Amino acid sequence: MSTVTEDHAGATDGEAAVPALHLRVLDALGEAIVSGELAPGRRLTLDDLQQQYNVSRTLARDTMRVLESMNLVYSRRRVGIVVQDPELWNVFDPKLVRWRLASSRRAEQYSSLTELRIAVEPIAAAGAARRAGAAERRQLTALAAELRRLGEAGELEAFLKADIAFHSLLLHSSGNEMFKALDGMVAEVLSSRTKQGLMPFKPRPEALAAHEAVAAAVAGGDAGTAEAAMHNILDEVRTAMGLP
Amino acid sequence: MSTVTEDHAGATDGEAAVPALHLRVLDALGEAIVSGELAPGRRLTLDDLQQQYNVSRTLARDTMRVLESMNLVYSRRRVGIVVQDPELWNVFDPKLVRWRLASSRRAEQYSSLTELRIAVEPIAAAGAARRAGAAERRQLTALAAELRRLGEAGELEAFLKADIAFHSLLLHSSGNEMFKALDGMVAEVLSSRTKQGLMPFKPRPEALAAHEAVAAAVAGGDAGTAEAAMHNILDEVRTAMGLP
DNA sequence: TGTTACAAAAAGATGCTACTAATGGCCTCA
DNA sequence: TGAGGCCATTAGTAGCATCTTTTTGTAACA
Repeated sequence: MSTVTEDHAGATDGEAAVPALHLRVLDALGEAIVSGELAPGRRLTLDDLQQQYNVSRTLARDTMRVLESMNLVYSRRRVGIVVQDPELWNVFDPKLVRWRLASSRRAEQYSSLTELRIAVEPIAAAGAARRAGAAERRQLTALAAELRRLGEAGELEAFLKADIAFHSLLLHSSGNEMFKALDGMVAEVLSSRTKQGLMPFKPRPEALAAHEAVAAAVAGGDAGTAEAAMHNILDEVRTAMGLP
Repeated sequence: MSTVTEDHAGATDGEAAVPALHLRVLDALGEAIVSGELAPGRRLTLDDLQQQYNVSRTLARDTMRVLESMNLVYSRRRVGIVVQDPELWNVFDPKLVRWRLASSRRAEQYSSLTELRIAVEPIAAAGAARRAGAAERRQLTALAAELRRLGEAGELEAFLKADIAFHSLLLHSSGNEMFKALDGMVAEVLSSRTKQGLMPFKPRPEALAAHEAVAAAVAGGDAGTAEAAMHNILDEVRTAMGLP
């Protein structure tokens, strides 16, 4: 019965705990669908899943149910499990985003996410200017200052971390729980931008100034200015990514 | 064993097909969590679910897995199933949105969704101006004209339908699959606005003109104008909803 | 007496197998 | 062309073995 014993199971700190079997099957199937390996309309049966991943019917069912709840597949009697048209997928599900970022269609997913950022972040900045708490306003200002320090020092790694913290805090301060839920995706986009070398070696001074402007406007409760300043940040992102 | 036989099972047209059992359990549990009836931190066991909803262990598990994939709960050995903090919920999952709209926190969900519309739709309009197909551009213009006709005639019901079609088509023409996925939510917000009587008896002429302006700008491929015109539409929505 | 250390027990999810019931697609036949 | 029947395949039930983590009990120790 295989009794996995995943080799690297020696993680002393319980850190890299082996993910539960059903999650591994879920990821494998999700990635297969998202990558197009299992094309829309493709029909599977639970038996197929059992054999393909060598798991019990229970796990095959579990996986199928989760995939169904994400609208990646639907399941009907006598037919089996059918891969849905991508139009119907719950593309906001973080798992799906992760799979798409791991697939060959990575670039598409990135540009969608970037466009989403361009839409959401200015409004989130305006919301933060109206609704952020005192501590959040202070922290945002501090982060903007740190961004300048790290940026001028050329410490890209630390800069990225602070940048993620800045944008994430802003989304969280917006008071809109749907915006908050986008923090992981923004972090993903930001770190990929650095990793892919799309980031200048030193952040442009305009970008640093724009972050400070956002922080100042939020701190001062000036929603319009915060929105405009965030727009400036994203304009730079847009051009850096070659979007129109 | 209750053998439900849902009374109204006589739906000749197969129209009101009784939803599958696991979906009913899922909805019931989801609503209980979202409404706060099952508060964050609350611990359940599969046995509890089996008894509470009188279903087998398999169904209890299925439901739990789906809820877990939405981050509404997590499940750990020896602990049970624990309701997650709302901060961690996948608030973009349409099921969750539906449950929240059905709960007493409806108003909160509406204002979040409206703010999301305010963020996304102008950028979607700009995207449509750049990327829409010829047929979509034509259809959008036609819908704007129909909106004027229906609006001036005071046919609110038909107006709502056309309005939903307009905004939905725009999102679909944007070429961003994440924007497309928001069509259901926009439809929900629009129809609720009409149902709640938040809509003027006759749409304001400015609104009609703004829709025409969006359609014209998209048809003409003028992204900036499309974005600005969509902004005008949403400014009206914003004030109608009493948002800042 | 109070505190740490370790072993045993228990609770509850994880995962498996094996079954019955229902249903919808497809084929046959009139 | 429509009705009826077959059967593949999910929907749903039942029960069991296993594995993990928490709790608890007990002993050693300060």
